This record gives sequence, C-alpha cells and structure tokens, in this order.
Amino acid sequence: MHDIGFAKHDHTACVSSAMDTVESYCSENKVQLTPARRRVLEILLEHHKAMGAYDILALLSAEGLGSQPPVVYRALDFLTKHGFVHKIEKLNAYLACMHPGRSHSPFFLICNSCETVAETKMPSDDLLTAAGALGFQIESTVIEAVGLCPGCLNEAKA
Amino acid sequence: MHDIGFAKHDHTACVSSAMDTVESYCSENKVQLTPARRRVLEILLEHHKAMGAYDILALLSAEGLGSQPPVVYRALDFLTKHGFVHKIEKLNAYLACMHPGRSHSPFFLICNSCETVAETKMPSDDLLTAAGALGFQIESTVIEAVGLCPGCLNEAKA
DNA sequence: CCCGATATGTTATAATATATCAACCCATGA
DNA sequence: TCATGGGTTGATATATTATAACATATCGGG
Repeated sequence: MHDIGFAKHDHTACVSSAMDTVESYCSENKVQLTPARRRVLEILLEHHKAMGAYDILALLSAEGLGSQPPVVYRALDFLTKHGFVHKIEKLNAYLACMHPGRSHSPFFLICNSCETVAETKMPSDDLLTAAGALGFQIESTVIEAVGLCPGCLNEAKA
Repeated sequence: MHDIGFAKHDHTACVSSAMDTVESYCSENKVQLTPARRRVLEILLEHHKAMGAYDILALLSAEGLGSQPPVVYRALDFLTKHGFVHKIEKLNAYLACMHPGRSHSPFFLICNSCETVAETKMPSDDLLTAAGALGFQIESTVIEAVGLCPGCLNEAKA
C-alpha cells in the first residue's frame, strides 16, 4: 500500500485503473496514446509523486524511448491538455491526475518536508464568484498550498 | 490614470504611496532597502505589470545597478520575502504587491489576451478549511486564475 | 580594533522549456 | 493508385529561468 493524498491505498490497482480510464478516453475521443505518451503517464502513476520533466526524460531515455527534451515535453503537453497529468507550478513538476476524465479544479497540497503532493478539489466556487465580481472570466486555475502534511506535522511535534 | 486590477487609479500616487509604506516597514523592521532592492521595486511599481527577472535585470543594467542575474534574484528574494513583491508562478514573473504590509493570501487574475495581472484577495478561508480537513497545515498558497479580463472579454464579444 | 552579520561583485553553471525543420505514418478521397 | 493533409516523431539548436560558489565590502556592537 502506498499513499494517495495522505491516506493509504492499493497503488498497483490505482495505476491500472487510471490507465484503463485514460485508454477509454483516448479511443472515445480519437486521440492517440502513443508509446512515449503512455510511458510518461505510467512513470508518473508508478512513482506517484511530482517529477521534473528531466527526471522523466532520464527514465524514458534509459528505456530507449527518446533522449531529447522535446520528447518528454510533447508527451507532457498531450497529457496535461487532456487532463491526465497536472503541472505543479510551484515545483515546475508534473503529477499524474488522480481522477482523470472528470473535469475539476484541482487543489494541490505540497509538503515541504517530505515533498509529497496530494491532489484534492476546490471546496467551493468562491474563486469563480470573486473573479466574476471583477468581470473576469476564468479559463483555468492554479491552486496550490505549501506546508506540512499530517505525517510531517506529527514528526515536527514529536 | 492607469489600471489597477481592472479599474482605474492615479498610478503616480499609488507608486509613491507604496514606496512610503515599504520604507516605513523597512525602518521599523530594521531591514535595508538598498539601491538595487529599491530600484527593482520601483521598476515593478512603475510598470505595474508582471515582469520577468531578466526584463528587470536589463533595466537595472542600463542604469548601472548591476548586470548579473544574482543581482536581480537577490533583490526579488528580499522583496518577496517581505511581501512587497509576488511571484506569479504561472508566468515565472514578478509583480509589485498592491497592499504591502498587510498580510494576505493573494489571488491573481491573469488575462491571457492583454497579459494584465490583477491582484485581489481570497474571498474566504475555504482552502484553509479544506486543507485542515486532511490534516495539512498551510504555510503559503499559490492562487492564480488564467482567463479574460473585462476589457478583453468585451472585445471578444464585439 | 576586531568580529559577525548583512550585502554586493563576479564567474560559472544548473534547470527548465521551446523553436525549427525534416521525415514519417496513415486515413481519406480524387 | 496515389496525392494530400493531419498528426506524430526525430534531431539539432537555443531560449529562458534560476542558483552555486566564493571573494570582497560595509558597518554596528562588543
């Protein structure tokens, strides 16, 4: 069992379930989950953490799937465009989405002690309302918090 | 008159008022607003938009205040640490704070047509609550929205 | 006067990301 | 059949953003 968010779950099952969801989405929407794209997503799902583009590239490269930056950035562009992967702006890193397919405004909790990143969802549409009040039309949001996860918080207290 | 947020205001007055606030803060807190730091802040206030570190550096350099990246990054570190400047993560750019001194969780509205960035504030403490429910203790937040500002929205409709 | 803290100067390099252009594959339709 | 066009890949080069490391300087307090 590994962490999801800050709780435990069966990670092997979660990886294959996410891959299934993504495959269905791709065939339904007639987009191609090519080998490099698939592998980048698998890497992110397997590691279950935010990874830098060049970290991913190093793994791809070791597997003979391409060794130049455009390879990984193209795959990440595709995956983020379709919502399978999120970019964590604060870290310049990428994280597999925990609920691909469903449209959502993710809220990321970044532990600055253990570096775990949990994805949860915005609890309300306050941002939309606040922006609307100023006449601003939101297309996408970046919502991230840096702090201490429950585990590291306990250690800090101990 | 220039824009603040998406409304108008007397920009010259707002620059000098912000500088006054910052100067008071610095003398009260015994930190130094050295020439490079002061000038970086002035540049950001005067331009009243999000600027890249190297854009600022080019201006500093033209004024003989230093030509190497560390000059501007050090100034930005100082200014962001004390809350006079915010980093817009989505743009890797920096913006003078519109209400320095007061502690706040800023919410940035980034127009992807005219590139104006407005700073407003989080309307609630929903994020804190949502994070707390997961046992996460927030130290800082990144809250940004990309979309269309009122002006560009009107043009788009026209 | 010397010390330590803070700030600056300088060189080099790391880390992240994109532009560009040629080649390829393959479904579609003239 | 084969031209054509969209989407994808390969490959080289470069742009952009940010930090490491170390020497020097400045200044107030002990």
